[in-house]
Amino acid sequence: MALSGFPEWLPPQRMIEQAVIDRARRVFELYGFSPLETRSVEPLDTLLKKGETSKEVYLLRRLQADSDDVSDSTLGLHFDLTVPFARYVLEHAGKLQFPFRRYQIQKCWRGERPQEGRYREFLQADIDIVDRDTLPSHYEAELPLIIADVLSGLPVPPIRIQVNNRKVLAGFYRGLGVEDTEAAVRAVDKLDKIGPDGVTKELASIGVSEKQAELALRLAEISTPDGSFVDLVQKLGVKDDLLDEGLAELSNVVETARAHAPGLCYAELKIARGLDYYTGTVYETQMLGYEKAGSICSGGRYDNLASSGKDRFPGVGISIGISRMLGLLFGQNALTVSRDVPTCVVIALAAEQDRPAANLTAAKLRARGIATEVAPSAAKFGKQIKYAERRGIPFVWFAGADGSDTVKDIRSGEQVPAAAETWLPAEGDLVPVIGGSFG
RNA sequence: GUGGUCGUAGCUCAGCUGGUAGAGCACCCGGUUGUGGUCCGGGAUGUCGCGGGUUCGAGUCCCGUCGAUCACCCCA
Repeated sequence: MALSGFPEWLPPQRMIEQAVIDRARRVFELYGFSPLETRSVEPLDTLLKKGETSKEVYLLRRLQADSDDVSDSTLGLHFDLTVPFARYVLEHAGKLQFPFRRYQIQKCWRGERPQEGRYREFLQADIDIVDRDTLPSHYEAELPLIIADVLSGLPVPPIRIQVNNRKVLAGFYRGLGVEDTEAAVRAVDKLDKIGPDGVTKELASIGVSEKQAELALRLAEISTPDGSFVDLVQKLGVKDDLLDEGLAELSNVVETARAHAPGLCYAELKIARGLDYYTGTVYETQMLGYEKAGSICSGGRYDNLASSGKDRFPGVGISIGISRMLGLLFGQNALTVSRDVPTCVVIALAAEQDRPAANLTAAKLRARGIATEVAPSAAKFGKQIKYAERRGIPFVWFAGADGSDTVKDIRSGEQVPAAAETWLPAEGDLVPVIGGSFG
């Protein structure tokens, strides 16, 4: 029985997902991130420590647990990989080298209403860099480039990473004289949905004057693929130290990206999203052609998430929402895999008593890295070929008398002499290849 | 968590105002007696998402539930 929000893919889809995981892992390690896995559960108070964030946390309880027990030590499934990581850093700080770069590819859980690309159980590929006491802001410029590296090696649509900085927003509103900057940010964030008039109304309800609202909207309209947004902001005439700090950081991120990957990053001054522990840079990522589906890769800088007493570990991180990205693309049938199974070769069986010999041949092929299975039964050869064909397996192997084996490429029909000790499939046939089509 | 739409064979869908289920593709068998894909002939297929209710009778109406999806919320 299907459970809402807990998707289960078919093997071809899982092969695609694994290819994405493999790619992410390879690239993350190429950039020097260490592998890490944290437990699936955290104490509830750890999960909720920073702000009211998610009330959608799943709790873990024993069947026999006392129903009156609502202590803070209740366990909850993590809803992202950043909060558990922050906890992990504090706990193992003595054994870690800083700055510490790690990647984590794991399931997360949120009890939200599912939709296409939104699940209750989903896979995230997360990278973070934390340092002790202070964290240079050049890391904030590095992360988008790594994400682009991962995704550009996969058959997915081109992406645009929208970057903003909470200091810009908070500083701007402060300089403007707005008291509740958080509420203002939330209101302006709805610009696309409720329009300028709607935002003005919502701002008015928290005591923002019309003049202030107008400037806030002018700020939100700013979007540039380079550092030119700084001038545009300054022309609005708002003065604030925090604002200047944010502008410098944001400019650095966008300009760095422009130098390495033009068109990848935009300074997008209306975005404010992400969990509420972010304190500076925030990222949000759209797949071109899938903008309405929301961000498939988000993150940001957090200065206060991992701190205890006088120890402070500021960090910056970003997560690829693998399940969301794939769910959206699967929904459009935009991803393909060259076969439904890993098998490259099926060894045909003329008679059941040939199975031991076939197993030997299979073992020789497998020893050289060629995925091989022996036919399920000694049916007519036509049926055995069909067995392979239905699964997209490219080759059928026929044993000949006194070692004169042949292998048939069932796509072309070409059948050639082959020896299990030496034969190799074409490079593109060795393992399933994933592909994509999108407009 | 709130509200809307949808749910018929493996897939895409048809089934008029309620009379007890169909097509195409796919699949299986045979023609082709151990080398498939074309062609021809034949064949099987469904708890009509699930559970209640109304009715002489429900795929068709009502309620609930589960699932998918959309909007809100939130966000990967």
